[in-house]
Amino acid sequence: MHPMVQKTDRPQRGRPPRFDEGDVVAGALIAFWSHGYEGTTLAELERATGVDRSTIYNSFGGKRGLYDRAADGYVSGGERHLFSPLSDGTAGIEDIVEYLDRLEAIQLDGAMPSGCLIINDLADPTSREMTDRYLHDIGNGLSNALERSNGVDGTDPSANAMRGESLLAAIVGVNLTHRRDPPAASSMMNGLRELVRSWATRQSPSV
Amino acid sequence: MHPMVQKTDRPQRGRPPRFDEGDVVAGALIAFWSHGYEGTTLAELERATGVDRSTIYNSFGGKRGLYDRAADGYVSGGERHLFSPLSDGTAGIEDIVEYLDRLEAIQLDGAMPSGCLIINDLADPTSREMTDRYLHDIGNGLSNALERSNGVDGTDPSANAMRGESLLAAIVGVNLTHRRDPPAASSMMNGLRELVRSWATRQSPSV
DNA sequence: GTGGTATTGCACCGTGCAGTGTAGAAGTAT
DNA sequence: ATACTTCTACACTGCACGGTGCAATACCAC
Repeated sequence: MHPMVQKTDRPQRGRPPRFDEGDVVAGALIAFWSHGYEGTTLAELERATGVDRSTIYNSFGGKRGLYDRAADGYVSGGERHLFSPLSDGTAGIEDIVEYLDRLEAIQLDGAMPSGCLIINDLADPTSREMTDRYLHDIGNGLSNALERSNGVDGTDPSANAMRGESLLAAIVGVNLTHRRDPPAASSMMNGLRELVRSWATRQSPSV
Repeated sequence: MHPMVQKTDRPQRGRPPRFDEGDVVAGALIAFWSHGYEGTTLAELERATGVDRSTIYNSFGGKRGLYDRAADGYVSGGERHLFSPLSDGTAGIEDIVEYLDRLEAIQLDGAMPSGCLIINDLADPTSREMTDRYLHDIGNGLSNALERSNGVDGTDPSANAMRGESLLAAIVGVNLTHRRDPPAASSMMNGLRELVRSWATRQSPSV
């Protein structure tokens, strides 16, 4: 159905594409990331990808197909690096701090749009499945990091659940706030980082 | 400009309105609360208010005017009760817990739409001003409650800022999650409540 | 009743949108 | 060169939306 399947095995027939597949998907990612799925018009996609809408429909499965490819790349690409402290770390609480640091670094990088592609579109019901999986992964990563920290930092194991849930809520909140009001999101992120660090000490923070 | 100014001082002239002003605004509130400003169509507003679009434009300042009136009523009505523990409370940390309880009670009340009208539309730039004021008020209320608790609960004053910012982020996250996935929001709320309660004890939760 | 005024219902307009149809351009294989 | 295949540009369709115009209506004051 989509002509792009099995493009490289046969010698080559017909007119070769003028577009670079990676460039098109990368351009679309920026657009979707900036304005969300519904908020991105075909005209904007044409501008961002340098390709006509007919090409989007003939070679990328239309607006939806292009979004899925962009989101896939987003999750399995940059987001994997972002996640690595949670998935591969061994430092417990500090893994979470590192995750927060990377999250903020992405947000402060002016070359990329605000917030997180997936969380920005949290309310969009058409991406429900992907969003569920994404949030579930973050929650799991946080839980694992909290469990790794049990005891070693003076951390209380019984508090893992409440901390994980609260953190997940706060991370969603920070992401969505960043799109609207970056300085406010920065304050939130600082508070959050401090809070997480405070979990690594057995006594109440200072008093 | 809007005919509704000064309606009751002169005896009455012309055809009397068939609609009840309060009913129209109340119906519109449900619609906007459910689908957001942009997501609510005029057709949906006609259905929810029982009034023709011409009436909406002739008597309520159009879609925007109706939204503003609905949002005003929302903030100064139900939301004031929700806020009272933060604005009028004296119990410190427990005031915050009470606020969270009320927030959850609203969310669990099936008669009302999910989440918070204002926060649901967080991303909408046309309501920027109102949203800023609203979030600012919540932040202030949380700060005040945290300051009230200084010392009396064993609470550490120097931790107020990080706790206030983290809470605000988490509350935004919970509200937006509730629209998408109520059970997940419930888990978050439970975690959050426990976390806040743990701030009232000098020692680390249990260990 | 008559005149004046505000509300109502309905048709309508322009716009912006996602998606399609098609004619021609740009290549390859023989 | 010719046939064949794929890609591209552009015009176009159908639709949903916010908003307006207008004739009909319902009420009041006199």
